[in-house]
Amino acid sequence: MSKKELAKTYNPSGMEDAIYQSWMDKGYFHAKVNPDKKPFTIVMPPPNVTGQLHMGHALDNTLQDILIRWKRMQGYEALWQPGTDHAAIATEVRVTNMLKEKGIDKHEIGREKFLEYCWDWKNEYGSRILNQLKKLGSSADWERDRFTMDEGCSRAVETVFCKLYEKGWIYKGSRIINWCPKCQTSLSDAEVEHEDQNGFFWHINYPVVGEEGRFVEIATTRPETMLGDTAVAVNPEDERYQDLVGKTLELPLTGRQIPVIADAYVDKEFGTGCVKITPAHDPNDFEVGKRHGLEEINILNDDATMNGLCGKYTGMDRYEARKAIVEDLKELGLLVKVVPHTHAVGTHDRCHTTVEPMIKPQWFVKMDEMAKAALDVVKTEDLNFVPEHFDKTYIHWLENIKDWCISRQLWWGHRIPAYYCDSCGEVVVHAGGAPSVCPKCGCTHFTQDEDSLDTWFSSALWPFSTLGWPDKTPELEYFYPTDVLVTGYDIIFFWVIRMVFSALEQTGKSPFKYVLIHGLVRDDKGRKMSKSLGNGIDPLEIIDKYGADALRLTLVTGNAPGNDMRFYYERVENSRNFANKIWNATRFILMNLDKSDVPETIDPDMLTGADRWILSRVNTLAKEVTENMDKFELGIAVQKVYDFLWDEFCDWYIEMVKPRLYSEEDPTKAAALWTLKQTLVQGLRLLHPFMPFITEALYQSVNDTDDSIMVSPWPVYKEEWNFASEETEIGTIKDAVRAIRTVRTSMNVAPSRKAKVYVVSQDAGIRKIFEKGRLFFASLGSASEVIVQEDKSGIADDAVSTLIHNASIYIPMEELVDIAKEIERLEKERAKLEGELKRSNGMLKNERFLSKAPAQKVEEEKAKLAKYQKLMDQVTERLSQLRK
RNA sequence: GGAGACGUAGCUCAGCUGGGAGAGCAACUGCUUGACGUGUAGUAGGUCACAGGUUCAAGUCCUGCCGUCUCCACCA
Repeated sequence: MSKKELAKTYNPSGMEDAIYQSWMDKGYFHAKVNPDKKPFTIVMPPPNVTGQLHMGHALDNTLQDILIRWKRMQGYEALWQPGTDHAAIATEVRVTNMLKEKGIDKHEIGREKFLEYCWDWKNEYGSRILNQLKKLGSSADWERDRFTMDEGCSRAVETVFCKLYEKGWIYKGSRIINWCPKCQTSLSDAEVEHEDQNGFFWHINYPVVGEEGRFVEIATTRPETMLGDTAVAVNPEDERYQDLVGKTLELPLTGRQIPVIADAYVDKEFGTGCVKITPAHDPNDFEVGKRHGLEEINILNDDATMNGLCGKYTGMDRYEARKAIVEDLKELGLLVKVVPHTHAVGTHDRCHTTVEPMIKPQWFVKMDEMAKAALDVVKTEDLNFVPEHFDKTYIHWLENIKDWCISRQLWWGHRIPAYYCDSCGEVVVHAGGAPSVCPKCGCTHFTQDEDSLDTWFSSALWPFSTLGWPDKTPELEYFYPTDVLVTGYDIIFFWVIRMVFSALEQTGKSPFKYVLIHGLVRDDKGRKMSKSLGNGIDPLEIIDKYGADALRLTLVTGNAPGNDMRFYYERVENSRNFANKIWNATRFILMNLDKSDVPETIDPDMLTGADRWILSRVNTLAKEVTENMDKFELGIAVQKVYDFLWDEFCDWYIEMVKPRLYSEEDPTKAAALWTLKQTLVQGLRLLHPFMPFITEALYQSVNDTDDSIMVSPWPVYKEEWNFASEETEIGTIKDAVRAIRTVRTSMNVAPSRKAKVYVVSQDAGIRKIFEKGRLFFASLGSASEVIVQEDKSGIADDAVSTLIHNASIYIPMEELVDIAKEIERLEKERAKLEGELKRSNGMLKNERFLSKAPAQKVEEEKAKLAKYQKLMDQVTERLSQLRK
């Protein structure tokens, strides 16, 4: 008797947590340096500490867990390195809001106190998302859990910062950057999204000094910035304005005078061909200003209100000021016209506030050299994208990369390790706290830079900082570089690229060999799941209702790398149904195992054709699944396991074997039981990476053991279990069974009624196969009697109903219930055959086909033609009989 | 403006290196046979967007075209 009993229906709730706990207890997730094994490493994209599990995480981590579990079973020392990200701005905003609700102002309590609240927040919510990942079945090495702001990662950050600074690749400079007026911090280019917005083109006249009544007409989408204009530019080749260059204009509303300059940046064709230049508030104008030595006049406060230089507009919000300025220009008669115009506006990707270009002293990473190195690894294939075409996105971004603005005016994050000498102002970049003495003046008092680092600066180091870098730890030596990175295409720019160039620079190696890109999980209408739409589906609810296995299967089936997918409840139900199916198959096998003993090993001679067939199939399956896993085609891999278990194993093999199991004296009963168990176990192993919980439960039940499937060996293709002839044989028999079923339905033979079946063929080989298949016809085709006969005439003499494999399968006349229906069916068959004959004949008359196609193909076609011809004769004959 | 992806059964999508058009769901017709109705047997439904080309042979490769979507981009 089996110790492990299975419930009548599959019910994942409760079961999954217990199984997960047992894995944890046994320490199976923990990977150690092991010289006897090859390492396989994946670093988990660290979720935000304050985050909540969403479908994107569920998909991302399911894929990773599949790969890790698979490699672990293959005998690799598989490390899945987990951890969380401090998520600088996201967390800071949440903590700030939380404090605001309590009536606490961030700036009143100050930096240190604020950081205490942040850490409290992190400690309270930091493990929440990790626990949610556990519900999913993630087999990450939790003992190695890391945090981007823990001691080791912070040390890595400071080390990298110092090294790059010494190299001159990190510098501080006053440059134009993206400023979020709401979050009050600088942003990198990657954090700015461009949205098309409907706006206007305001055409404004600037009077030419000294020439009464002459104006230069400029066009702008942002009139308020004119207060910061320091020139008007025209194209040097523009004939219209040749004489203007060098002249002076009066800037309306300010009384300032600004020059007209010539710069090739101006497009003659666009607008009026005259561009107002505002170096302090536009990246292009900034460049123009640099070229012409123009003054940079900042007219905005950090919150995007007009600053003290704006006269009567001081204190107004930028949009209020815009209105007021347009009104005033209109009154002065300087507003020429207003034209509707849509243009791209930069917004902050987190809060969607319109970003304001501003000149601010910020820290930058020089990108040219490191970008070059990152481009090379793709070319040398040390780094490969799956699917491949994503390398184009990667290359394009790197080829157009600008220096990376890494400083943020935030408190939560790694504070920039730059110190300013209190007496002489010397900048000292120093890891591990303030330097002791100023190298310039000997002073011992320093003030640290107030800014912190872009959150991606630390996550860029994740693949090696988590393994102990900058120390040369055994883990780093053994597990690094990692094998695969699994992530969505939406963070190639933010994260993947930055990891690659950081790793190349610091470790000299690409951080991973493959980047497996997946798409977005969308709702059933194809929309992005988002908080604002409220169309998000909570993975935890799905797990509660259908189980983690069902969720995982849903996420991975039919999902090709890089493609988005839609989430349907129907698909989850189907996954759950599959779980129930294999649950019950196992239950059925267990019931039979309970009744009799199964030998540990089997005498190969005792195996029947059906046994050898299914064993061969599961053997081949192992090969196919492995091949697809190797190519990261996880969707195809799991589809194959699914089809095998449901269709071949459950619907065919188990049904084939039932008569043997129910018989007391069948000598092959033990072989059947052995094969059932053997095949099931192999199938469960192949399924385990995808559906870890249920496979574990079933594996332990059928083996009556506490040993875990997750550390059992991955099935390997073995030539001695390849039975090609049985595969063809059973294939033929399956076709015959289907044929009988079809005949029965079309003849309206009641399912309860056993029918007499004739198999007639000229082919002795086929007759032999059908002799062997007798039993299956009886049980699977509800045949009362099966008669296999030699077909001497070439045409069956009775009700020819279906024709397959050079044989006629029929149920005699007396079983016929509806002759009209039979005629109708045969007419259809005849039409089909006519088509086939036409096609086959055509091909065989095609000289080019005959001369150029492989000989084997031609032979096959000839055989087909002969077969069709013969079948046609039979159908015709039969029809004429029936019509009588 | 540049780049990429997609367009296959009513719906959602597979189809890898060219040779048989597929799955799930939905629909229709049956089935209380001793694992499972979260099941089972069967049926119907497609000019593989369109037009050319390469090839003995194209959903599969090439070109063009129509449509959908995404990403990147400083046109004031």
